[in-house]
Parts: sequence; C-alpha cells; structure tokens
Amino acid sequence: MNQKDAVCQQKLMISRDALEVIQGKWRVPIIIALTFGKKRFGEIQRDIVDISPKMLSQELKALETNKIITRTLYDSMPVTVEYSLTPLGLSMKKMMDEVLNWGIHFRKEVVGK
Amino acid sequence: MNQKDAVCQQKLMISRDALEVIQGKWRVPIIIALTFGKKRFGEIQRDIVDISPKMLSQELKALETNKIITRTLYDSMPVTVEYSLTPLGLSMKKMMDEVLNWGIHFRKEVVGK
DNA sequence: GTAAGTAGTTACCCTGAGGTAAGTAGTTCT
DNA sequence: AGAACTACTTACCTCAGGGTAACTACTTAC
Repeated sequence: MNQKDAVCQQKLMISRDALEVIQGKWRVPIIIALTFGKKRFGEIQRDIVDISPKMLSQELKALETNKIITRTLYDSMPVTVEYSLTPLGLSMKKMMDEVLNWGIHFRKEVVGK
Repeated sequence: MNQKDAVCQQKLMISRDALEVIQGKWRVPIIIALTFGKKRFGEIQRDIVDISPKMLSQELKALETNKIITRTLYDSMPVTVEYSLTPLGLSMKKMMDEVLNWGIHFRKEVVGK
C-alpha cells in the first residue's frame, strides 16, 4: 500500500519531467518530422503545413536548449540551416512510436466506430 | 522521396489525434495514477498533490467523453465515485510506459549530468 | 453544534501559448 | 530592376488553459 503509493509518486514525478519537454502543440510533430532525417527550416515548415515561422523558430530553440535537436549552419550560398535529432532526440523514437501506435488504435476505436 | 513524404504526413496526422487526448498538464498524470487501479476523486487528488478540484473534475470529464476512463457512482452512505480506465484507457499503458522510460533516460542524461 | 469527510461547482482572474502580419538580410535567377 | 529563395525576427493581439478561493450538499463522528 505504502510501497504502491511511493511507486505512483515516483512515476508521477518522472512523467512531469518528460511532459515538460514534449508539451505544446508543436514539439511532438517537429520531433516526428526529424525522425525521417535531418531537415532544413523550410522543409519542416512544409511538412507541418500550419505551423508559423515564429512558432517553428521558437520551438526549435526550445528543443535545442533541451538537447533534443542540433542546429547546424552551412555557409553555402543561400545560407542553409539543418536540424537533426541528437542521441537524446533519437532516444525518443520508441516513445514516439508508441504514441503513433496508440493514435492508430484510438482512431480505429473512436473515429472508426 | 514522395513515398517518404506521404508516410511523414500520415504520422503527423496520427500524432495530432493522439496528442489531442493527452494534451495539457494533467491528463497523463491522471491516467498514470489510474494505471494502479480504480481510484476515488479524493484519492487522485491526494496522489497528484497540486491539482485543484476544479481541474481534476474538468479533466476527468474530458477523459470520460474520450472514453479513456469510466465514472462509477456508488450509493454508499458518504457517496463515493470511482474512476477507472476503460479498455481504451488500458490500451495506453505501453505508451505511458515509454513516456516514463524516456523520462528516466532524460533525467539521467540532463538532470544527472 | 461543529468539525471532517464524501465529491464536486462556481466565479473571477491572469499569464502565456499560440495566431497573424509584416519586416529583415543576403543571394540567385531572369 | 524585380521576383523568389534562404531563414528567420518583431510587434501586436486574442483566447483558453490553468490558478485561487469560496461555496454547495449530504453524512458521520465527536
């Protein structure tokens, strides 16, 4: 009983840490887009059609400070910037896969019926 | 290339559906609390120490309308209400486990260092 | 009678997440 | 010269997510 409560408390605390990083409307989509490989600003914007440049820029910065993604600037002629997942970002793959798996299941159950 | 983009688009759409259900500060914690078995209103409130009765009530309603949890009223003398996960709610377990797994990993990497 | 436990509801406020629109700066294409 | 591409930034506004506090209603225990 007491043991059970302690485990529950611990899980709740851990979930908070994780949620802080993936909260908001855009972070999960951005991370999913980058699981397909490194992408440029404009490419991500084209993938996530209804994100504004402001939000994309803002959320990319947040993900960078959380060490989820890396920003690499190339001094090519029209300056290009590439974003890619760090090892920590790549470690989110299983979590993202399960979110997607459940999303499919949810759709079948609720939207499907 | 085109194929890859199509898969990406599909995943982005699915993630939106899933995120809608688990968005916000409180839904994931509530669901995690209920993975330990059915609980009463007051029990959840004691688990999640800083949730207000207003938010708990509001989020429980939202989760109920999304068919994630069930509300059962018992006509016992001090009226008790029990909340428990539906089969759809239980189907979120793997996803929640992966969120927690990643949370532990994240803590080791970022907080730990 | 009053405190304490059951499970909420209601009213009010406030911050911040997110939306919209326009501007910046540099290069290349035509 | 002007459009179009790169990648943003800045200013402004709005709405809803969430916080706080008080109140409801019913029962049991002291």
